[in-house]
Amino acid sequence: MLKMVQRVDAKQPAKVREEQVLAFWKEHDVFKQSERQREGRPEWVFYEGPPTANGKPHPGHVLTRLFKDVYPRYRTMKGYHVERKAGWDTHGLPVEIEVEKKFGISGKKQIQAFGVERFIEECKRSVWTYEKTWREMTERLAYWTDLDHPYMTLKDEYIESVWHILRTVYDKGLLYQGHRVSPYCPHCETTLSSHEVAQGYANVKDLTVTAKFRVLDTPSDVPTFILAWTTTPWTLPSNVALAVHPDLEYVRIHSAEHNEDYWVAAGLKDAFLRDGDRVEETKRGAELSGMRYEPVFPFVAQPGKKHVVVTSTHVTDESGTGVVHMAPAFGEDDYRVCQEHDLVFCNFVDLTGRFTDDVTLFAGRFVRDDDLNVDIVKDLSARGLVYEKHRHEHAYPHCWRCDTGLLYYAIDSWFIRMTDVKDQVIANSNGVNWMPDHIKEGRMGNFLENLVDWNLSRSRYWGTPLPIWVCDQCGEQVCIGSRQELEEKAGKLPKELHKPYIDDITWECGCKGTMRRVPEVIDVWFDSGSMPFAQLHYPFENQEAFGRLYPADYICEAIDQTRGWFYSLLAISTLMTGRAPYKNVLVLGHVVDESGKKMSKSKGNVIDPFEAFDLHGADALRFYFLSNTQPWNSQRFFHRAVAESKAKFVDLLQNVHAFYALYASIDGFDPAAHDVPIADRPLMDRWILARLHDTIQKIDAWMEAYDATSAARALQRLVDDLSTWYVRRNRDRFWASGMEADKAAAFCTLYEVLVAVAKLAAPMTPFIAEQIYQNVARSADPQQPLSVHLCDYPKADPACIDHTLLSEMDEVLDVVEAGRHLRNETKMKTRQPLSKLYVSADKAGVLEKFRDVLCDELNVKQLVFTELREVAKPELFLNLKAVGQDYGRLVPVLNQAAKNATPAQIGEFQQKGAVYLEGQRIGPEHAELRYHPTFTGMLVVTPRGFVGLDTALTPELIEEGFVRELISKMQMMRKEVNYNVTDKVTFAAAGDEEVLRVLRDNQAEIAATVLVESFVFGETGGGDLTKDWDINGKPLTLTVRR
RNA sequence: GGGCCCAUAGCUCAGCUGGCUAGAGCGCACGACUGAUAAUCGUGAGGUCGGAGGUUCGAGUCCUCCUGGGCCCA
Repeated sequence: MLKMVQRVDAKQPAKVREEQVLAFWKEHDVFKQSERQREGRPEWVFYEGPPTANGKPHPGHVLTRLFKDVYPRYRTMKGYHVERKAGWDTHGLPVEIEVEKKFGISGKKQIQAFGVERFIEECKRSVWTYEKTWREMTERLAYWTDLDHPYMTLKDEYIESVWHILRTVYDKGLLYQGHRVSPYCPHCETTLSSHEVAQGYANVKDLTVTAKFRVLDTPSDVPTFILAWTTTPWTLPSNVALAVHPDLEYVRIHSAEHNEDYWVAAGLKDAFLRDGDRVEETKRGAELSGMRYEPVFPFVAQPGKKHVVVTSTHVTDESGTGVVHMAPAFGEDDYRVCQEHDLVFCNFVDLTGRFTDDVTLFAGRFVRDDDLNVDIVKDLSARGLVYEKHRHEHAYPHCWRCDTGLLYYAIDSWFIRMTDVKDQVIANSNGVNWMPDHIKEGRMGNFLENLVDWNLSRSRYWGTPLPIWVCDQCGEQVCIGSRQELEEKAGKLPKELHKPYIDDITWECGCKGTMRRVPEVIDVWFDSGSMPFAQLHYPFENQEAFGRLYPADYICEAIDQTRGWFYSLLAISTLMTGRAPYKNVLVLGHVVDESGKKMSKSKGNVIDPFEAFDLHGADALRFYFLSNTQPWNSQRFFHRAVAESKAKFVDLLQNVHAFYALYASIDGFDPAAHDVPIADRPLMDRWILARLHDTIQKIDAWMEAYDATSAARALQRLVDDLSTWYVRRNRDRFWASGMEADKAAAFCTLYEVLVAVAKLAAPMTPFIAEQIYQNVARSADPQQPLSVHLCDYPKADPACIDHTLLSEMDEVLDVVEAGRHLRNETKMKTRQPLSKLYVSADKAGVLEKFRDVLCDELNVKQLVFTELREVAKPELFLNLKAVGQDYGRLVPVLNQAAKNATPAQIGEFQQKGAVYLEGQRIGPEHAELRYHPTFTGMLVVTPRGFVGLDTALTPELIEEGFVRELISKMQMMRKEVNYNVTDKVTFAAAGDEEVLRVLRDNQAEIAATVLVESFVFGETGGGDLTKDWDINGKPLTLTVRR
């Protein structure tokens, strides 16, 4: 028993359709089947970049998840095996902050008081706040990914794999401890991320000082000083060097007033030159390098290189003196420059922001206290070391939690020596197909050129613990690479590998000291970048799977992941295998609002993805993002735009489906029962099949090349042609009676095109593709795969792609367009049949075959191929405005001459583009040739030929026009009362005698077309509907009943 | 402050290595069609291609600077 094709409600809301399809997928476990079905086939590897589930999904996530879905679906249909494992990023400071907010606590001290164990448990819980919402969004969008078996960075197995990676890096000697200067809150005793710093800038008035550093080894007796300006006087006790730019000019100014010399940048000298002063000497910064000076404070006592001038390109002559005072612990540049020049390191400020005992004079005082800075400047001043001081207002970062001024502060940190493998990382990146390709040289390339060592550690709580244990006595250090190794050392394992449990694991060192873990956790980017290994708990399990699933063929994230996930994957993979972890990377732009502004909660312009799903459906949303623009451009997202996509593609396709379903169900059409060879089908069928197969070929190539945008646009054009030309032109073939060969051919053709379109669309708009496939294909042949997503992607049949036919149809459409234009211009509505359409004779070869199509579409009796000169005569038509401007009062004379132009004169204009009339040159700017038909009607001349419409009416044509008009009105009434298309009806008619005569005379034809059983004349009223009509200016009343 | 991307019709976008009069869809106006009909077809109006220079016989396209938007990083 054949399951029949079902009629389709073209107005069924997308939401209803999509929920039905989702239920179908769930019932038959179609997603898992699509994976299982391809087991053993070549792998096509996709990696999921893990989102965090402690925030709501944003429209941008819809875009990302869409592009994470389209290509895996396509590749699955192409016969590849694609594993689609979900993942969650779970660690990190944002999670801790959410918990802090929830419990109204802040900073390390309060976390300690709260209890680290409790805090960690709360973090663990907080991670899943929006997991359900994310799951709903993912499923509703039809992003197929295995959410039931995701990788999670907080799992012990995952952490263990990360440890293994760290151990490998450690064994290579690339993991080391150093300092990192970070924004640091001395009150909360924690470093802040740049994001946090950015929210806490405030204007403050700080005491600033231009200090005098006395140069040693001067040839003359005049005291010579280098001047340096600082906004943080408290860093001066830690000064170890002065930095100048190697290529800038510096001058030595002699101060007449003080009889002292000062070195400053030449570009700033005007601020230091007083009356009577003079420039004694000019030197490049590089020449000052190595110059020794006397420290302004005696506290930096340790041996080593110190108190010399060094060069650094970060110095500018835009403010201060062009000389920068260097305190290695209190500035990122300072730290780097001091390292580069091998200067001593000192940090005289403790973790609470107070001077250590090293600074005897100010020990214990808080460095950001204004009083302290005043005292420091006073002390310097007393010793004659202040050139100038003033209050300076500037933006200074403050802690967003407690409002304390931040310090840039050197914290002990662990680093991975990425600089050692920089060349390899760059080479690996260059081997990747970055999309768009400017990422390779641009954003990623620039970033890699300036690669610095990876600051791995965070002095926080919620993260993968750094698996390094150090002896508190002898400093012995081990890096643990597995749980087994830890158990062997410590004799036990913690409850889980998180703080605080992991910190209870200690053991005795060979020296009888205690091995304790360092307190830090690691950067969350290291977690996610480890996923190719850790998602499989490699190397502890799944060695075989890892061989199969590494590297990835394809990953996809937004552009902000360049220095995030894209980098962390690349870095870790390079360290572990020496290879790039991915071959193709699609880098997405951001989703912005209607006016191009970023969507953010604070602006309140975020569109809820679920609202869009409900309003337009996921298919419409998907198709919008696919077809709107290339995905690396940022794109605007608003309801009206999505609605347009729905109308242009989803609804149009659904209309064609509904059309097919209507007639296929009426006729009980069974495609298996008809085998009409394509060669035997009418031109129109062969044409749409040529369009189909040509499009298949193009779409397949584009999808293969990760260009779903071009593919989607091509599919849209195909569906448009299918609906607005093929179906529209062939409607009557579907309602012919019986099932003659021509009708069968039409059904077979539309069947084949619809099924192929469903498959082509499956990766893009999976819901409507499924619905069409089920109703059209599966209902006809249940032996076909259960779901469109279990099918093979369509293959183009080159034999079907008749390029000649495709270009011929373009010519047909040109003529049709011209004909419609003429109908418009002549105000001859299409329902009025006309006698002749004239077309250039040289088109006969192409158009003869389409005679019926053209006559029917334009409602003419004859198509006449002829020469232009047979049906029109050329006239020289002046542009009076242009002629007037050039020849003024000659206009009437010239106009008359143009009207009387001889064929020879017209020929000359035609040939040369200009002709002399009345002795004046008439060029192309003055005139154009117009062709006047020599028949009754109108004519258009285009570069490709001409088309003419004969509008002369005969009584027969007029009568036929009435018949068409009557048929049209009756059909409208049938429609209005909503009869079935197969119902037989009775019409009663009264009104104008002439119209009634036409009706009587043409009863048979009208009855056959409108399915009328009988006509009644004179007795209107009653029935199901009665209407008064204007039939070409004559009144008629019609009543219809079944 | 640095790097990268983007800017073409009222809106959303095409426009390949420079080459005919810069295109499409939507929207708008007018008209047509009407057994798919909340669909469809045609015509029209609408552009200093963000601005200013430059290279060239020729620039939306290449170069420089500027403006605005976005992202990343200081």
